[in-house]
Amino acid sequence: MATAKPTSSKASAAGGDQGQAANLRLTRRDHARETSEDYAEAIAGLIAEKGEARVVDLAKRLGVTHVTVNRTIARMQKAGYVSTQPYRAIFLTEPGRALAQDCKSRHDTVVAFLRSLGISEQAAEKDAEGIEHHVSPETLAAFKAALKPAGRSV
Amino acid sequence: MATAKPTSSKASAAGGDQGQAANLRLTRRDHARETSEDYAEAIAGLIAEKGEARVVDLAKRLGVTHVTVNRTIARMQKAGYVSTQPYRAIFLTEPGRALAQDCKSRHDTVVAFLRSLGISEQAAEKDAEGIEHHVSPETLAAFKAALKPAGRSV
DNA sequence: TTCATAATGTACCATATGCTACATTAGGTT
DNA sequence: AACCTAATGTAGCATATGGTACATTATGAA
Ligand SMILES: [Mn+2]
Ligand SMILES: [Mn+2]
Ligand SMILES: [Mn+2]
Ligand SMILES: [Mn+2]
Repeated sequence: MATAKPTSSKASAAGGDQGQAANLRLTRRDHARETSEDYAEAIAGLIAEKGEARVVDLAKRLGVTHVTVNRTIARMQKAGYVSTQPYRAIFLTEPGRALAQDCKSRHDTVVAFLRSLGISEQAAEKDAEGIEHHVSPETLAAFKAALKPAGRSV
Repeated sequence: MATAKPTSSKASAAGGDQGQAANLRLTRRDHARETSEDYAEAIAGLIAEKGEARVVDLAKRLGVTHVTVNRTIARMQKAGYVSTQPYRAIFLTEPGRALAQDCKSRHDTVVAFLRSLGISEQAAEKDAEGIEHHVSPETLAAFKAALKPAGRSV
């Protein structure tokens, strides 16, 4: 009876486990990008603020040890997001810059949106740090749309 | 010059790296709970729907293999969230039930809030799967508040 | 130029989370 | 009762991410 089920109309409602499993898979994929996104954003920020991004500064900003930064940077270099040489500063490649910009844009939008709901700056910044990696283009657009008419009441 | 900086007034704005590092640490802590939360919610759902939660059903719903489910359940049992015996079904302990309820409540609120912004059911369910683990009590309250007066226009 | 120190790198360890392949068990069928 | 199959468990592998301890390098001060 539960064998050959015809493609149901409401995928996520009737699909049951399939839809839920797909969503969780996508969320896990988002998490896989999360580290690179936060690092790229931090590197871009350091370059903008101090002229260059050093391992120590990244470690301070990211709240991890320099060892963790080192290994992650190695992964990101292999992935083509950064370029660096032993004992030198860390640079973003073109894809890396794009990742950083995209992530910062999302970050700022999420923060602005939460703030517009009356959420405190502390909570908004903290929650955004996680939420920013889970907003689809559709949701991001909705956040931006909700922000536009923010000066007046409907 | 950047050595002995007096405690700045606006912690997150002037605190610079310290605040950012703290936020990222909190987000990593959220991620550590994420797996248990999703599992607890899935177990509660299966018990409600089918009377019991079996490893195979969890694997299907979570989109992973039964091996991964097994190991995670072992961790959750050690943590006191579930109780199970070899070849038997999986039960939620009292803390496990609380975790499941709390998570489902958050999940539903996030989905409802996103839907209220005009986001599609598919996108709302998908994004909520990630966002649900990153909403502070303050943000959750704001979402609920924004939902209450949803029937009429302001 | 030498040297002290901070920055960087490396070796090794731990946990969480995925997987495939194979072993074992439970439960219904014959 | 014997057996087949699905469910469950286990061994072993991989990657990502976090750490401590120690080695090496770069750099400014003396
Ligand atoms: Mn982040
Ligand atoms: Mn960010
Ligand atoms: Mn989730
Ligand atoms: Mn997340």
